[in-house]
Amino acid sequence: MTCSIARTLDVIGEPWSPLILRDVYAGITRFDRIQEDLGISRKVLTERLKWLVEREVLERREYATNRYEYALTERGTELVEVLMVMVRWGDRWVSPDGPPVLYRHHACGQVSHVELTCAHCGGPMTAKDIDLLAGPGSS
Amino acid sequence: MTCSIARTLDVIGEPWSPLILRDVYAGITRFDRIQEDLGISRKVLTERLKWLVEREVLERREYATNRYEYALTERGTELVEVLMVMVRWGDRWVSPDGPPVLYRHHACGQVSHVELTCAHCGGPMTAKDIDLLAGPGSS
DNA sequence: CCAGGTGAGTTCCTTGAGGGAACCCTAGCA
DNA sequence: TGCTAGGGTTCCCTCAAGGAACTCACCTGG
Repeated sequence: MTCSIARTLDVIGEPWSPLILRDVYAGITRFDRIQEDLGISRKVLTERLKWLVEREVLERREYATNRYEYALTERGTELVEVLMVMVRWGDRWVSPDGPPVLYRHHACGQVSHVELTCAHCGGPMTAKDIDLLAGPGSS
Repeated sequence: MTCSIARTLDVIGEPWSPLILRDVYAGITRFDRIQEDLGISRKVLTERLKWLVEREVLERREYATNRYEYALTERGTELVEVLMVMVRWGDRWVSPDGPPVLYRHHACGQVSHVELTCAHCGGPMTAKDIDLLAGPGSS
C-alpha cells in the first residue's frame, strides 16, 4: 500500500511490537526479561524479535558467549517518538490516576511532555492545522 | 497494565484501527467506502467501528434515514497526531519513491512535516533527549 | 566432576480471531 | 414492482497466538 502509515504498521503494527520497543528503550533488553515483563508467549516473542531485527529496528548483540541482548538501532530510536506521542494520548485520555511515567527533558531539566510543531515555522502542527496533498510517492 | 502505551494500544493497537482513522480523517467516512479502500473484511470492519465508537474515538452519525457515516471525535482527532508521527517515520525509512502524502501547514502555508518539541522549553524532544521517571499513576 | 540454575530459544497442541462469500433488511427510484 | 445502494450479519474455514513442556549451551558451587 502506498501509504506511510501502512508501511510503518507493517513493521510495528502488530500489538506486541510497540511494547517490545518500549521495554528495550526502558532498559529491558534480554529475552527472558521481556517475556516476563510483557507476559507474551516465548514463541511469539521469538518471532517478533526476529522480525524487528530483520527490519533493522532492533539489533541483536552477543554480550557473553551464547547470551544475547537487543538494542534499538537508529531506525528503532526514531520509532520511540511514535511511542512518546502514544503516551501523551494515553496520559490525557485513559490514565485516571495520572501519568504512570514522566519524562525529564535533558535540555531544560523540567518534567515535560512532547508537543507537535511545524518543522518549517515552529508553530503548533496537529491534525486540524494541516491540509493533505498528494506527494511524489503517491500512486 | 499501568502503561499509557499499553492503554493506547488497547484502543487502537489492532492493525486495522490506525488505517480506519486515517481514512476517516482523509474524508472516507462511510462503511462501504472504508471497506473498499482498505480491503478489510466487512465483519472485522463492523467490529472495529463499533469498538472505536464505544471508546469515543469515532462518532456514528445518521446523515440520511438509515445511512450512517463516521467522524472523528476530539479524542480521535488527537490520535491522528500519532499517525502523523508514524507518517514521518514511514516517509523517512520506508518510502523509496518519496512521501506519498504531503502536509501543508495552515499557519505558514508551507509543505512541512511534524517535529517533536518540549512543551516546556520548546527545544527538540526525542527519545535521546529525555530521562524516564516514575509518575503518580505508576504501580 | 557433576547437579542445578540461567539464558535463549523450539516444539507441539489447542483455541480464537480474521478472511471470504453469501445473505438480509431498509430506503429511494424508475 | 422490481432494481440498486448502503450498511450491515451469518456461516464456515484457516491460520496465527497462547500455553506448557522440552532442548541445549554455558556457569557456578560443592
